[in-house]
Amino acid sequence: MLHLHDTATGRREPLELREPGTVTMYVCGLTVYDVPHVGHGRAALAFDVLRRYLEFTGLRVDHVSNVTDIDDKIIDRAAAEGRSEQEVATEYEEVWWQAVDALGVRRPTEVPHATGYVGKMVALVSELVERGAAYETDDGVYLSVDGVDGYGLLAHQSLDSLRAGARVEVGEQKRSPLDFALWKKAKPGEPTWPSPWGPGRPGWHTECVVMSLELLGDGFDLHGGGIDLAFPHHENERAQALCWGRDFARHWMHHGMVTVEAEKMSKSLGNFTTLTELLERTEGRAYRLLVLRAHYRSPIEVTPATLADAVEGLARLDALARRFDLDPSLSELDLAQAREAGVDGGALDAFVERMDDDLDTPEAVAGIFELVRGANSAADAGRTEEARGTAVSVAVLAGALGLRLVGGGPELDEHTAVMVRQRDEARAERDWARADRIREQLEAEGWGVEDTPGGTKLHRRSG
RNA sequence: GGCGGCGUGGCCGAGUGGUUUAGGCAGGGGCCUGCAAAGCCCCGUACGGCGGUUCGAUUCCGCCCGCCGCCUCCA
Repeated sequence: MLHLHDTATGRREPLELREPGTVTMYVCGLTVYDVPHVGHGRAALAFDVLRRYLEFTGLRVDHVSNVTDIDDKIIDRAAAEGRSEQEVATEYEEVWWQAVDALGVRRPTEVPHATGYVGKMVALVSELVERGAAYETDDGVYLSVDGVDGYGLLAHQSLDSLRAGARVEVGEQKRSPLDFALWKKAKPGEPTWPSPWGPGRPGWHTECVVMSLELLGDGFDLHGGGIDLAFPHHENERAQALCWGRDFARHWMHHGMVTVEAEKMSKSLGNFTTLTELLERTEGRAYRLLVLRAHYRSPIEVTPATLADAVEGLARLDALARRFDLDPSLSELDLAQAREAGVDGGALDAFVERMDDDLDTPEAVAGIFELVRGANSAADAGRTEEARGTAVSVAVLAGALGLRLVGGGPELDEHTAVMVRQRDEARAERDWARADRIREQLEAEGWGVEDTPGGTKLHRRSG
């Protein structure tokens, strides 16, 4: 059984499900006001790895991830560019899904948009006001944090120490600096929805609590996001659920941040690197491998050097797939199918043990690379059958982590195919000078060239 | 100031109270190869500093230094 580090308890906990066989998880998606950065990519990968592993072990996963399509930043951008909020949101959401696809991330089973749930949000805020948990001010409706049982659970801080660190804005009518907006009354020119408190729009924390409970129901299994969301975002979602009298998430999972040159990636720091840019230069699988080689809760460095490192590691896996001509469909097998197909049980068990231990992908990846060496060694020693079996387990396990291995030769255009033929002729005639000349030209055109018993084989060198 | 976390060999990055090593990348040597590529074998003896506990600590405890995240929007 999978154990995960739970942010609420600070300990590794078994993932006990509300309903055996099905995992219900809500992952905070993003606000679509700009192109995504590499940190968003890691977030998508972190939960994709979780989901794939759960599905690999035979569970069904209801994976809900929202898109926040109304927000200050979207409004600002729309105003600055003279277009509608919806145009801005639609444009960047599209960019996002392109990046998600390029990373090989399975799309969520459901993608609620905040603007589609405003009515339900208004209902929640009304209820919270009625219950006396929330109050109205000149600029909105706020939740009173003081009465909330266990507020600070996810921050691991007491109400007092949180209050001590809170920054207070001038002119606020909040009863406590920690109170947060459930509803924001509209300023001129902003998009609005009607409410008992006049036209306005929902607060961010209200969006997620409404959508998660609406789509997954009380006591859903897992709520996740980046560690920077634990407080105040998730804390405040939980606070609302509590005041609302609903059972909220059973488990909390948060992944670590991406840093660039040891600083958190962020626009304000100016070290912003877009995911789109990364995916233009490097294939998504390499970024996935980079992410997998660190634990999901550790910070990772994304730099040209760490990416290049991952590219080389990936090349080693692909070389194995070429050597054994591994079928791409192997990476789609789940655990039961793999056992049925006769994949080495020891390798599968070791993988499951590592992954069950808080998704220990670094160890799992290390294990896969050990299998790579094992397969190559066995093949070198002429133990063909053993080698093939080990190579197959590499493909299956890498696939379980979302890494599809690229084996079989690519489609060659006529020009390239002719060169390959000419090189094989030259080699057959032992005309090494000519063979080498052709090889150099192929390499200059971005091909990796390998001589095999079957003649010249090409593969794309990615970088 | 409060809370959480980190500091491992050239780089990335796991892990562990002591016996034989994570893994990858880069580098050196060798084998294979017409030469390469791919692959295999061998090589680095690392755990921020100072104390403490211990027969023994990189691993536990304390302090210090440095770094990161959160306490404000943020994956």
